[in-house]
Amino acid sequence: MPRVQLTREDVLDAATRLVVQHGPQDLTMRKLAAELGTAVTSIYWHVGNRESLLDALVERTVQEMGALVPRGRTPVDRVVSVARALRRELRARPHLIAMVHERGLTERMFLPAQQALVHEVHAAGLRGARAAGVVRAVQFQVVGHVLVERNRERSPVQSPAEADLWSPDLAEHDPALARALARPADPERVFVVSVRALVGALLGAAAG
Amino acid sequence: MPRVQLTREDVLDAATRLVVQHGPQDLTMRKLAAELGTAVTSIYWHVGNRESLLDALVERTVQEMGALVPRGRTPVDRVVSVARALRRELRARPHLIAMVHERGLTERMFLPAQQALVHEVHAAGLRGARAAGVVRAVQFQVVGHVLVERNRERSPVQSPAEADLWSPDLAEHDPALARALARPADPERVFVVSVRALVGALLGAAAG
DNA sequence: GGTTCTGCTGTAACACAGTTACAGGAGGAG
DNA sequence: CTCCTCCTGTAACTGTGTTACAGCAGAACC
Repeated sequence: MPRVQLTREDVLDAATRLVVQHGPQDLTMRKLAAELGTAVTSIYWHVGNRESLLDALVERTVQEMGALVPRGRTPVDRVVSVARALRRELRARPHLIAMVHERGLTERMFLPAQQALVHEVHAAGLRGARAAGVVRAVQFQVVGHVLVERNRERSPVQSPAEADLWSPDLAEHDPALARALARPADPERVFVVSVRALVGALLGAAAG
Repeated sequence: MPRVQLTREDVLDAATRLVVQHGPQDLTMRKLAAELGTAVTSIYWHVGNRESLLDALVERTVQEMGALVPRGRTPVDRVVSVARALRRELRARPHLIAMVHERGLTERMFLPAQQALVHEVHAAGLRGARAAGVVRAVQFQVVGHVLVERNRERSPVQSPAEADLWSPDLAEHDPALARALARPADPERVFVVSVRALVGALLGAAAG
């Protein structure tokens, strides 16, 4: 049989496949070797060890998060568009994103977005430390929101459900509020509202 | 020798100690048994298995996050005080918080804070779905910020550092901005600024 | 051609993980 | 004294990451 060379890329591809499907805890060196039709030691020769392998996957993910094209007329619109694009990318690879988070690289993954933010804040007329503060605030909010959202998606039974906590006391005072909190949140909506409010406040405060 | 009864609480205490010191990956059933001077099977008898044990630790952590006393005069001040208190609690147990996050229970851990938020938003005169929206927005922001901050703390070398990305292009246009972004962010400051801006915008928009 | 050297693969083992079948011991209930 | 329930310990099973070591293929060199 023709000796097919196994490359580092092959290993990473197969590992990515396994992780994307069932999460990193399901990626074992032996399974990976079986998937590739080779022996465990070959894996080790190519990627060092399991930890390096996962690091490489994370690195890849971070790289892929590169190109971002802001759209919209006003700075606020453009910031929101960047944020929404990120959100879409992240939702496509939840396991990998969790790994990025576990390695403390979430921030780095968002650096391209940070550059876009700097551009927009600058365009809005902010300068110096004040501009930096706004960039940081927005970045924290966007990154944070994505983390929260991912958390919510994985959240199990939600017991006690949010609803249970409001019914007794609040339902009489403000049934509409109770009902609204009982409904599952629409993350996209919360997201857009928050970003708009924050950016509007911080940019507006400088302009006015 | 006097037969000292091992209780489930003892097991949880010892496990908490190990996790707080070196993280969950360092908590093995045998180490835990050794720590307690007992056999592995006793651990299993008391807590079922490793996963249940970790679940119990997380559960405990969530419970301990209970009592929160808002301070301040204005609703904004009171919301900020709650958020800061949470932040302090979380920073004391990073490993446990990470475990809460991994289990998707971060939101549930923040439910007491959510109740406080509802109270303040109500006090500010907001009602119904609109109030719910504000609560959600603030909650997402606070939770998200804490996750980001924890992420930053664990972040390794930060290569490429944020500074490297700004120096070439931006340093000439706006050196103050470049310098500000090169400095490490003060999370507390970013936090307070953001919460104030967001809450101010959302509550003010309703009042005005 | 023969030899050697590099790059890669496979065999078989190691230590350690979670887990459990099974055999008890301690101490109260009858 | 016996039984029964709660709890503990011994020793094993499987599966994990990892590696020492022996090889194979093919290029390079003499």
